[in-house]
Amino acid sequence: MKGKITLKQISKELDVSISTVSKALKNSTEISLETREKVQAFAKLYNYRPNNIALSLKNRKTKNIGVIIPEIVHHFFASVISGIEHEANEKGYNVIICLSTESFDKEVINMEMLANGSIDGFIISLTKETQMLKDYHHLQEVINQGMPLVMFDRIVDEIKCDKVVIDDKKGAYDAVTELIEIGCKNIGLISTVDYVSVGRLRTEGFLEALKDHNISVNQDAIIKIEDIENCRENIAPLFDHKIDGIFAVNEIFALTAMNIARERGLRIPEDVSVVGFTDGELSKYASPGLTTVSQNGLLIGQEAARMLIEKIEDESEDYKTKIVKTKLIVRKSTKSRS
Amino acid sequence: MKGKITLKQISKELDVSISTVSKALKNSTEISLETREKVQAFAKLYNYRPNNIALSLKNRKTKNIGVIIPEIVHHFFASVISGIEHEANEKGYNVIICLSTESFDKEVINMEMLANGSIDGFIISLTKETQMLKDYHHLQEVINQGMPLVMFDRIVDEIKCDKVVIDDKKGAYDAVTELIEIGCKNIGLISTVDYVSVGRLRTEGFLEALKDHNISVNQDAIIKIEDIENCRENIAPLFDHKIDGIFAVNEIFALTAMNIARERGLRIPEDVSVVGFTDGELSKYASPGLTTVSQNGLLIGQEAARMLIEKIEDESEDYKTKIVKTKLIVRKSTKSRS
DNA sequence: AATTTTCTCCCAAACGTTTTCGTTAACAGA
DNA sequence: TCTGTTAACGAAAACGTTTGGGAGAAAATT
Repeated sequence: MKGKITLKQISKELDVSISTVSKALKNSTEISLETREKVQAFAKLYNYRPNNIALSLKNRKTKNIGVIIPEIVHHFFASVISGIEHEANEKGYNVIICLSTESFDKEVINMEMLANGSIDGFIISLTKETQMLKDYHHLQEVINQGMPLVMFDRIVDEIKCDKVVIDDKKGAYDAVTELIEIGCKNIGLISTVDYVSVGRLRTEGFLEALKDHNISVNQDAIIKIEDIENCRENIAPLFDHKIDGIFAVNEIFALTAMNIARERGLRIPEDVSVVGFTDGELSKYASPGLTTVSQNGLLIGQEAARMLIEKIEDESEDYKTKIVKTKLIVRKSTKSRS
Repeated sequence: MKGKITLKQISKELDVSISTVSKALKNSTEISLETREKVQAFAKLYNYRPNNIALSLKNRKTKNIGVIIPEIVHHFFASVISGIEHEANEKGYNVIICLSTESFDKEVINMEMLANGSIDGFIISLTKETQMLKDYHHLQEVINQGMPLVMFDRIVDEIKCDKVVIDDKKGAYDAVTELIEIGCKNIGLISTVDYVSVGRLRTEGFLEALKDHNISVNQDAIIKIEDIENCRENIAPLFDHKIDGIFAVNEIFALTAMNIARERGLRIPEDVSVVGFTDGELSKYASPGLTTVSQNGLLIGQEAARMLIEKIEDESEDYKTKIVKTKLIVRKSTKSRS
């Protein structure tokens, strides 16, 4: 019993036309009850299922959505995928995933591959390189082709499309405000380079929080890191200043800072309070647990998928930007409020 | 400029037949140079790309591979996906991901969806439920249909197909041997319930290591956990016994144990040495760093994709099982060798 | 001049569906 | 007997490709 059975084979076997088989399977009253039952029984016996590719070609709908992300071994992106997949699955869509591995070229190539009929719409988070180069022609192209596109997290204002983001600035502002309110006077920042949109926004939130509380900024206590792999060396100098609080824009920076601090004999949170960003596994299982700004990846993914599918099915023309709320999750890496 | 341009449109525009356009674009010498150049220029101008769906239908090859995993917010699975994606991408394949979320029914439904022509082959890791129910009809069905299938990690002997696994038993054996050799006398085990294949195998490795070193087994120091969410309550009783070593079958169990130990005033590794399984982010950034058995997810994914694509393209009939080596990564959660 | 070869090019089938529009035959009404 | 209606089914087009087999005309051979 090799290969799937087709309408044609059934029609030949039962000595009726292909169209009769198709209609019979749809239980059309156009076909006599007798024939219908015969066809349906046969189809069931051979476990007939319509071929998706043929359907896609006919309907010009693939029921696939394409997702392009820089990386997947990454708690945030993985949870976004999870959210996308759940929403998509519920609506009868499949998810095709391409990894750009932070390379502009791969991002472009992947988009072009998928844009040639494989999918009905895109969900994408840009690579750092794309954000640096500011080259968005590939995005504009698919939009021009009439293919819906939703961007999340690493977005870009120049492109008009649906977007899902968290309020990075406010998340950072809240985190830093917490540090200030528990009594920190010298707060360090560990961020990414500025062309990464989320890094820039979180830095802005950091600065604004300090300003609003009349705390002057110590430029030496602001570290911007390009390469996450050897962030240790970049972070270490921070402890040459006498700081009592650290805001890091991701979990790894935060934990690395905590580890260095401990090695230098500083206690957490008594001597230094630390707040991170992204509530992943690391924050939860670190010791002490890391106080962190939670960005609900699952929800972001769900929203993105929902917006995309709506665009695919309704073709409406207005572009929305959905802002998913962040929440400060207080654990033991920050002093408790007195 | 909406929608993609087709051969038909080009042919109409240039007043030649569709087949002439197709052949001209393939630079067939059958077509006069003049016509070829005209067609190619036009195609380039309008950025013509063949429609993947039409190609799939024609060639009866989708160049898609389907991956079904229980969960994606999970370091190991995410890295397997990453490995699959890289290998697939290199060979010109796309990856369609479905999450079974540990549900047998979703696994079956997803397989049926994809099996109807959407993909050329499967890579799958079974849900716990499937392993418990021992119902593999959906797997056998796709195999009978002639669709290649590769299983990884959570596999099953009853199904004949290509497989990629790590040597769970040996990994566990090595880990426990390390504990014994650094002087642990009372070693506890934190495992999963037995129907999960990897949990069972790692438990076997644990037992065998003890036996080979003539250490008797204390059944009370063996904990089998069903639900990872509230593993804390299950693990806590372990410390009612005087243990000096712990082998946990995953990172979370290990870290949870470490946290509980610390709360009870036990020092790590001085009082208790802990070894985990899976070298994820948690192990790396925990403090102290967790000694762990590394299972190279990336490599597993690559191997699985490689085997699958070979089956897709060569249709050979022999089934192999590839065993990817584990490696014990020693960090600070275990005493150093004296 | 008649035949064959060569060069261009095009038709049509095929992949597996769905759906519109016939077509045929039986039967009723006039 | 003729027209109209209805039930049951089938042919064909369409989605966008690729490709084997022609076809027509010019060039070359006999």
